[in-house]
Amino acid sequence: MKVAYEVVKARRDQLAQLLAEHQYLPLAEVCTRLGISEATARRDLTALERDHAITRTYGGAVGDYNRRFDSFRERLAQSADAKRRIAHAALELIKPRTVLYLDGGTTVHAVADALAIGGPRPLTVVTNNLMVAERLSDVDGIELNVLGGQYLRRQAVILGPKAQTSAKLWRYDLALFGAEAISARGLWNTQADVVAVERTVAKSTKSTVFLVDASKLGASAPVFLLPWTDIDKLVTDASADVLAHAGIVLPNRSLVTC
Amino acid sequence: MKVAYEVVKARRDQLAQLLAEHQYLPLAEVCTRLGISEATARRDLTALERDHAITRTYGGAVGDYNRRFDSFRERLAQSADAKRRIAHAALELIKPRTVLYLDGGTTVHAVADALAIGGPRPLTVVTNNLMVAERLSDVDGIELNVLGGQYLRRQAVILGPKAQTSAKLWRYDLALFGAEAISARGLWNTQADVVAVERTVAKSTKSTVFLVDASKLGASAPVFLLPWTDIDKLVTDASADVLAHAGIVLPNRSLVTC
DNA sequence: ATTTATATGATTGACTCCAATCATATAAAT
DNA sequence: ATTTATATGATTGGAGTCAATCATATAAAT
Repeated sequence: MKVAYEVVKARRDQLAQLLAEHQYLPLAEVCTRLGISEATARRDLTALERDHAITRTYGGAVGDYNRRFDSFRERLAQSADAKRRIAHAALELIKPRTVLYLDGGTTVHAVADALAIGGPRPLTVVTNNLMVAERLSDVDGIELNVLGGQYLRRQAVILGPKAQTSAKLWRYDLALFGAEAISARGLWNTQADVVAVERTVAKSTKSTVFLVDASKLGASAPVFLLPWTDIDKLVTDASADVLAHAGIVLPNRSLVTC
Repeated sequence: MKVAYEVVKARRDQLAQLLAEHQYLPLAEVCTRLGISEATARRDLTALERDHAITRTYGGAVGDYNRRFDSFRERLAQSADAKRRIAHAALELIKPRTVLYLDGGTTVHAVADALAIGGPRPLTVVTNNLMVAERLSDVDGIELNVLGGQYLRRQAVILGPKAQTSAKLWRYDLALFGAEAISARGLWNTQADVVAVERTVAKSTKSTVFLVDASKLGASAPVFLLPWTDIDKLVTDASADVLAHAGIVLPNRSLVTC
């Protein structure tokens, strides 16, 4: 029997809500919870999937509520091995009791991964990346802070003028940044507002360290970030020779190779 | 054929990672991605489920990576119906182009749920609750901002002195708060640092509105928040009679019942 | 009031998934 | 080197799931 449009809509909203809460529900559960037949449950699920509210699975469905950071995660997978090695090298630079800033990029996220498993404690960590925040929140010995500002879900980062203002609320001992490209002149990134926050942080940190994997050497990016003279260390998997060949020459104490 | 223990472990780690990235994977996909038979895939999945790394589903599995806000979600379920009705009443108070603050509590989260589906646009939303943030990020017509400060994963909120400072970066047209208890004297909450942020926001908003479901009437909470005279509106499912019986009398224009 | 559109539940045959069982290859132990 | 333990893939019967189809009841349109 036909039923009022609003009734259907309300039920589907409720179903989306249920899936958001339970993450996964088998079809039979959907039927009993909503008091509907399998046929209707299936139809509701396919409708919700068409609207990108859920993902169907064989025998049930999964809520999309939590599928954030998808594009960020894909980038995490790129050069994952190099990032891991760089991250472990970077861990050596972190002393207990430091106030540590972790940048929003994927390379720096690998440091968060490593820090979550173990490393110097206690630490005060500040970040503008919410994936980093969640990786390190609830880790014993780490006090986790986030910048305020506009939240951009795609990149899982907080940016904008308010983020710059809020970045000035802390004094950092050590800031770890990523970059999209490096050249003889210095470090580059793709987004102006990302660079704006990074520069603000760089101004109030005692030590500035960049983590850059070798794939960024040939790359190019539109926004200039910092000249080599402004950074304290570069951690990379590229050898000093390769760097020199690209016109990048750093004093020995500034280069950490892995 | 038996295979080295480490090989198995590495493969299962990879599988967990895969599920964290993809949220859901059907069994066949697991097989092809890892190059293993169904039987082994099943065995890997049951092993991972035993370790609480994933959740099995019929025909595949779901990653648990994102099951962080569980305790918050449980509280969301309490008086869910009343909260939904209150939220819809609160929606009426929001005009397009306002700068809206959304408090960290569960009742206010229901407003975010409602706003995500539809409501006045455009809006600038500021919140200290990361679940609210994620609900409303990437919604067309809503610019989403978060406070900076210490991130407490359990409650999914940002608190502390930095949060207060950062709250002052905005001028709010309307602030929606929740409270844990109400009495003749006013509104109460359980945590001092939550109240501290709420008071800071209350000082820089044109209009202060509280959303409180009837179950909070008999409740008690240790930290005093605000007297009734400091708020502009109370949205509740409790009737004026019941409120009066508890010694709470508000002018008509300040009370929204639903 | 009559017609049209559609939301629902039941049925069905094809398809998929699952747990149990078995044979086998190979790592680990002796 | 031999034995033991176990990780793997194949098979199979049983159970569960799916898409398609149909009849029906009722909301919405006329």
